[in-house]
Amino acid sequence: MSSNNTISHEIADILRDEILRQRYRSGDRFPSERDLAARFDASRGAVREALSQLEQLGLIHTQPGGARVQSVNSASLAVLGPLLALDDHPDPLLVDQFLQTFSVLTSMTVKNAVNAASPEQLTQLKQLLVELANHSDDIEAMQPRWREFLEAMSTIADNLVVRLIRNDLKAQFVDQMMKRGFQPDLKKGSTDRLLTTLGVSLSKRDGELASKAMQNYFEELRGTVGKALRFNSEGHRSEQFSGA
Amino acid sequence: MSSNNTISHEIADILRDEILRQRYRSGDRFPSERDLAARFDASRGAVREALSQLEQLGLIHTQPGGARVQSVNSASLAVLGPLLALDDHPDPLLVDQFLQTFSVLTSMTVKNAVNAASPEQLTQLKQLLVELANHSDDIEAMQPRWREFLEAMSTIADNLVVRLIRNDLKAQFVDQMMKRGFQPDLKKGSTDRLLTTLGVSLSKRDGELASKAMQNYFEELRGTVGKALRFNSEGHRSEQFSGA
DNA sequence: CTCTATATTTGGTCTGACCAATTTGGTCCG
DNA sequence: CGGACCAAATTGGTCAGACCAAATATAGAG
Repeated sequence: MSSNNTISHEIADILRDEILRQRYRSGDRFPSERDLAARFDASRGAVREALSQLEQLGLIHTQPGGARVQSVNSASLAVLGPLLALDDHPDPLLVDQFLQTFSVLTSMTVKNAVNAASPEQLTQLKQLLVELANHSDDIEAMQPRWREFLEAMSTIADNLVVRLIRNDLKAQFVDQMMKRGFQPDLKKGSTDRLLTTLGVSLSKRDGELASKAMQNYFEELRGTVGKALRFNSEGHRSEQFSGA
Repeated sequence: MSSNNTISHEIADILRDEILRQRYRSGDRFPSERDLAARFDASRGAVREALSQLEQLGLIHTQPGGARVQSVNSASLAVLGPLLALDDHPDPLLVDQFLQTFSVLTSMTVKNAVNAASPEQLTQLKQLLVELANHSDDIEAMQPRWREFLEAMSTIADNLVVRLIRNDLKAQFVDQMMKRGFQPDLKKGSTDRLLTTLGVSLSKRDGELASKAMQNYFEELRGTVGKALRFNSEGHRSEQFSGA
């Protein structure tokens, strides 16, 4: 997935997945660079660059004398994508957790955006809403417009922290779902209701209302997505990530 | 700060800060590895490992032919810490954004934890609350107990996504604040009220109530922290991060 | 069995080299 | 003069072999 078709990235991807699959226990010694170089038939330099990436992900900790594997719980957010991509069917629990998290962050963004938007930005948002409503029949066509709408919201809200988080989450999750051709089969009514309420909230400049609408929408989304995932996933992972 | 006293980490730190200080514009060519090696009087291998880290942070994008600088807006969450540590006085706006984000995530965690806790976990939480109340006079002493309490909540809520986010945020922010010896000068009444309400919510198993209490607390915290920061910060940054 | 001194392993760095893709610069043609 | 095209220089990606210092493992002494 994130492989840049360079050897070092390939090695990093493989080792990352091995760690995420709990092939090494937390605290275990990691194979030496020379061993890994031999295993992948690569130079030590390439292996070192791969390990450098793993360290940045918080998956290993290197020290003179040897590297050690760290707990997934203490890893960086950037492992989320690979974690979801491990199996053919994403872990329903993890997906639900993602949606819930994405929900509160998006709701917060929407609230702040509606409250802080300038008059011009308000009309821009309304314009985007109209665009969305015009395509409310074609989910395919709505996708990029949703993206644009949320991007505008994000820009207006101007919260760099949330923006960075959503960067990671979106890049690692939404794209994952897209790639799998996953289509949340939401009732058209829900979407229409959301669009209407968002329009009202824009007119009234009621951030709270917009936030609530967004939350409700995500709530329904969680329901349908959860149902869909549990349906077409027989062999689902259920590993335990415990302890700090 | 995050320097592992290795040359490659040092180089990465320096270059990271230069990018975060907008010394290169987004899209600019980044100096070649050979130039950087000459500049830092290091080997190309060390420079490459540094660049590997920067790429993982989403700050640069390397390709045969040359590396290019990327927008801070599209960077990884892991740049937050360094971003806050750039100046002597942290950017009040950024701090506020952080607190707001941390607030919604923590509220969500608390809500889920209270709703999902087992009887034993409930008593454990109550026990921790009593601990906190017993030390409500000494902020220093409360710190580790707060940490323990929130850690317990996090474990009970068992949302890996939030956990990963909070990992990054906490590691990069809370520790920053601690290092600066920053003490949020909250009125004792606020803390006491929070503790009381949390206790009630535990007894009633009312996650919503706990969540609201947490939100209110953070709201007050944002106010006082904002005031304190604006007070002792004359030369504050106010750069613009615009565009995607 | 414990503790210490030695040998080995391991990460961190350097040098120098080669390849392939990109970029750059100049040349030629319209 | 301007645009298309080609060759040379630049740049990232990789490899091999070497050295050092810190950490670990091992053997020996008590």
